[in-house]
Amino acid sequence: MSSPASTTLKPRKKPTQARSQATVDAIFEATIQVLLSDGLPSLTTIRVAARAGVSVGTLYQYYPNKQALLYSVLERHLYRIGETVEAAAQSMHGAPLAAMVSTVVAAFVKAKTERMDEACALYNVSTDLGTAQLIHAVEQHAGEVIANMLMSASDARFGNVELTTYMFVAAMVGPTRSMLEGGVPHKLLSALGPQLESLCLGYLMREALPR
Amino acid sequence: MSSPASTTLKPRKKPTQARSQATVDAIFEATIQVLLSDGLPSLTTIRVAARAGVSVGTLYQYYPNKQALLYSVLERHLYRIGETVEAAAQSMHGAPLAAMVSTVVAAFVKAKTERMDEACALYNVSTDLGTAQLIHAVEQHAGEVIANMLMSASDARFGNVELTTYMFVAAMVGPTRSMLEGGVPHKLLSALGPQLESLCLGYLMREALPR
Amino acid sequence: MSSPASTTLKPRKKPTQARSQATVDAIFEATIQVLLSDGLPSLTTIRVAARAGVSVGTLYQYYPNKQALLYSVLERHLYRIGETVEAAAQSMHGAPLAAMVSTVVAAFVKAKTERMDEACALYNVSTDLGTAQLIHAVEQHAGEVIANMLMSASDARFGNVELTTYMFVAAMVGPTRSMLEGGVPHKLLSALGPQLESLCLGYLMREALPR
Amino acid sequence: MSSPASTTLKPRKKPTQARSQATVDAIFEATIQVLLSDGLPSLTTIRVAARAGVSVGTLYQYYPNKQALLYSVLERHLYRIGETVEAAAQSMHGAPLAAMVSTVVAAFVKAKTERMDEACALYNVSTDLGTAQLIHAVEQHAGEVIANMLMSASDARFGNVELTTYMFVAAMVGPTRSMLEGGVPHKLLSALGPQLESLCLGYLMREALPR
DNA sequence: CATGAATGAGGTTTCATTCAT
DNA sequence: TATGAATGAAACCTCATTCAT
Repeated sequence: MSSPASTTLKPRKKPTQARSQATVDAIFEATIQVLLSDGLPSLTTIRVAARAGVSVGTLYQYYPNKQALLYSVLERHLYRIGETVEAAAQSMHGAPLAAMVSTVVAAFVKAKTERMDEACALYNVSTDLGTAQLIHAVEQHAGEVIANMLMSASDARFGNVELTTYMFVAAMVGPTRSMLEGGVPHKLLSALGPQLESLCLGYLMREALPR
Repeated sequence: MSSPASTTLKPRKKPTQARSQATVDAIFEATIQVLLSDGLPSLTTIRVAARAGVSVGTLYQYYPNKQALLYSVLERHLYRIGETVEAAAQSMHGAPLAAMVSTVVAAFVKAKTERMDEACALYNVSTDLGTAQLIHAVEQHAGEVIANMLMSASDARFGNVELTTYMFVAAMVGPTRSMLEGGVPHKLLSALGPQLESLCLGYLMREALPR
Repeated sequence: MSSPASTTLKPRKKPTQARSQATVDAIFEATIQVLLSDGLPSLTTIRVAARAGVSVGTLYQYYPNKQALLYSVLERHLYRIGETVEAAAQSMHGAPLAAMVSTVVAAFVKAKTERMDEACALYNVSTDLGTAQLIHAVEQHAGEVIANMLMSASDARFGNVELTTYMFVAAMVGPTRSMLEGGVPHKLLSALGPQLESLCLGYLMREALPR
Repeated sequence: MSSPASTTLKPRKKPTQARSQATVDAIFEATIQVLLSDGLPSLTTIRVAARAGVSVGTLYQYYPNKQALLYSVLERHLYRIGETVEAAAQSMHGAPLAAMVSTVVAAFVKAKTERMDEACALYNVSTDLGTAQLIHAVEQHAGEVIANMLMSASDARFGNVELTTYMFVAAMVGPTRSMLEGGVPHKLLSALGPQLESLCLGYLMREALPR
């Protein structure tokens, strides 16, 4: 995809009617299914439409182009994860560091594994620049919320909150991606939560200054 | 995913003449350049050949198909990183944990940032199964070497070396990927080394049992 | 020979709309025209599509590949000839040998010369195995019908009906092919019917045992 | 058809040296082998050269293009068959009809089955016009010899020798081709000679006028 | 609004042929 | 002369997108 600045990536219309919403959902589901069963290179608009039980024409009523479709699907996924993590972070305002890490990591892992297929399917969609910005935006936002949380820790202070937050998030995201992409050895998957907690907490405690 | 097992991914001929070797190198370099400047979706065999200053036909004398070309480029990159890290790990046999982490992380970061363009360009090439296997194989091998190193630590023992190694590697690879893919804010990049060391060491010390 | 069993030779969709049927017919006709005017080696999908007044894409909506297109055209031709000959053979059940030969040969020659262009165009399409099987199947079926006819002759019996039938059919098909392929001297063409009759009858009478 | 008048179909040089002759023979053999094992569509100049144990460049020293190579191979095959049949025909000058047929048919069948692989491989090479002319020329020449023979029959006269000869030849060639192309049921193959004799003799006796 | 037939640019790949070594 | 690397025109085929019905 060239990703020209001209073509819009936003959905064409906000579906207000019930039937429309059902169609959009069907297309959404179909996209993920095709992604999972056939892979990104084999994801064609016709195939998605067929799996959704509609015609290509209909698909193009809701998305101006294929990019927009993928963008939209990725967006929804990232927002869901982001919201979950942000909610967890906000709920731990003022708590001790260990509790923060425990709760946030748990929320992240739960969100990712609950929608594991979605997550797997979407990892390789980052192909384009528009998408890179999207990811950046979501991380940015979640980053702010988490930074606020860290700054409010009852038992720790941080010298460079921005940097520390970045690493904290990366420490959650990175290994999770490795596991999901790498066809998860399964016995490792169940260990992901505690391990991630240990990883993040170990790091944060090293970086923490006494309050 | 598709990925037919039939289509070979191995290069077509070992170039014997001097001219051939130059051609192969040019194609190799061109692939990375195109990947960097145009991205994977815009990487076409014609474009690569043009950038290399040869014709498509020539490209196909050395690689049976586009996949094989990408596979080959990725393979070389992964091997280089893998070798570097493994060498570092072997050199620290019997050392204390902190020294191990410091050395291995430094080696990894150095290798990745030295070939930063290559690394960036190749992250999104994992499109298909053949590639997934390759990554797995390299990780497998490096994992064994690192596990051996960890088991030899003079000041620590680990309950589940396999799992710990996996997380250790993921903790290095994941955040690095995030940074390189995310267009690196640069001031963060210089912090990567120490941060990664802190992340890994914090984790490993939590997991370590007294010896 | 190559001929992978995987690639389907069957048309892609049964056209339901009126427009579609017209398109399919146009492609069909175009194939024969191109075959006639340019020959098999110059028959490209683009050329066929252009002659049919459609785009390549359209052609590929109905045929999964070039082979399938040729297969389809050949199939229709063979079926037509086959049906004609079989009908003639069945109508002569129980008749005397000379009448049988006269009728069947006449039917065959009529069918071939009526669609002479098609016949000429298609002789050299037997390039691959899928096609060979098709030809075999048609010959097989027609052979059975003809064998039945011969066995019912009122004035003759045959020792080895299978062999005799084979030769009978080959005696019709072979010289006809020679003539059509050889750019027919025209004055010979009009003689084909009687000559073929003489050839076949001469043979069958020699092979016949008294009843 | 393609066959541009400009490109010569004649071999480039008459090889006079022994080594050259060996090379030409090797290329010749290789062409037939490739034709048999891979089929015409997969016959490439490189493959032929490789099978012959030489380089493409060498192949092009002896044949100006691929057409010329195929032409040459077909030519040699046809000449061999032609010579055999003509010799047989000439040897039967003045003999009775039955003896003529018996001898000529036997010679033809022997020649074809002795070089059966060659024959099979070459049937589908008639693709081009230049080739059609070649076939015509050979048939023409053999036809004259056979016509002369028929006219000299001690026990028969023919009203239209030209036509009769044409049918006689076609009656030999056609069924033989059918058998060889059709993957020969083998038990039929051994019957080919007598059957062909019966076919031709039956025809010729019907066409013969008393002398 | 929905459909799906049609489009055609563009991608991958092959292979006859040339020519510097 | 022999070699085989290089060429590039041209083939096959796909698929995002449009638009008449």
